[in-house]
Amino acid sequence: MEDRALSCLLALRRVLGAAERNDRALARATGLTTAQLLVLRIIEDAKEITPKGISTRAGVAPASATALIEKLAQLGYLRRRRSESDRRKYWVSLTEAGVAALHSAPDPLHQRFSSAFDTISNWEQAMILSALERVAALVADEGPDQKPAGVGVHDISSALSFPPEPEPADPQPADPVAT
Amino acid sequence: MEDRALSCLLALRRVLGAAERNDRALARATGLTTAQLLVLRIIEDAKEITPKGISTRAGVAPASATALIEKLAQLGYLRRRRSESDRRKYWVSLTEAGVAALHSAPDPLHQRFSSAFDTISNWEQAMILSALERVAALVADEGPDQKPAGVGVHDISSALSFPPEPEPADPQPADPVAT
DNA sequence: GAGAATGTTTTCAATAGCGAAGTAATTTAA
DNA sequence: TTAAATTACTTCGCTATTGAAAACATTCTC
Repeated sequence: MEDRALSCLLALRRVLGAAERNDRALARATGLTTAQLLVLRIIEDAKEITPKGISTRAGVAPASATALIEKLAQLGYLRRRRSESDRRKYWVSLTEAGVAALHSAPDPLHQRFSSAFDTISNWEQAMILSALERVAALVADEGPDQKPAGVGVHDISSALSFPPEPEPADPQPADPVAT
Repeated sequence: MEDRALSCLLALRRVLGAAERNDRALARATGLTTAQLLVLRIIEDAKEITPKGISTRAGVAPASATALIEKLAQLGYLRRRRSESDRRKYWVSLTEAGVAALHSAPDPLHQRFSSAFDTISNWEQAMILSALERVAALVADEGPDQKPAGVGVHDISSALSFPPEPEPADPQPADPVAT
């Protein structure tokens, strides 16, 4: 049994390594890392979101969110505007370029995984998803800095689909966050 | 379906994050990272092994193996001796201190995972292991720098159990690798 | 209101890991 | 034997990520 757990850990480690390598390959090819791509995807899905929100959804530390946003902003992929109602935070949204980059930059790992994933039987897909969610719950300690908003066995599927921010909307596209 | 693949990737990412966080926590607590612990475990299992071997087993780049070995050597956890038959390489083995460190430094993630893993039913353990191996194979591109010696669906379980190095044995504990 | 507690973002220093290039030893080929 | 190719390991420069603490803004409490 212990042996099986160790095997799981080793498999995990291998997957982890592949993901890291994939990151570098992607970065070399497109100038975007997996994490950056994930952030773009999150922003697109949310239309507008705060650094905190990104940090939470992407499962990275706030400090990392800052770095990611900064990088993507430098590339001209996103725009920030200070919140009117709470001047501590600001809203991030995609630019045209950001949308284009997101849709034109395929993630090799996702590609490889997705296409390979498509070739396996339906029940096995379900099994794998279930197992991964189970493992995620097993190893979940806490968020990188904050709680992952409730790590249940089946909450992963909602990670990228959340309500349109229960916020006062904070409309006017003004105050572009002086850098 | 695409949705399911994405869910898998997100779960993976969460697991990955947990592993990373775990690494830091472990490092703070014991002064050893998960990778270092893994290396110790690999060495213990092999009795004696080369940097290349470590790199391959642990799934890290040769450069990383060098760094890991150097660090562990500084801590006095392992000993190196140049190979007699091939003076490019050298053999690494655990010191008393290394064995002690390995056995006294529990890995929180492994602990958490293992104990949680033990509580779930037998068939589910099997399912998870199978799924992880499947995923590992799915995302496997190549080794970090070299081939992982054949990434089949069921080769993970053998990652830590391999024959005692089909090598000329290279006996005398001499030539401690002048640093 | 003043002050404390809380929340959001950033800055900073540190670290693991990697690829590429370099060095040295071995093997292969001619 | 000598040259070329291969293999093992190391050095170097770089990136992503993090935790801790700083810098502000907001909210709560009295």
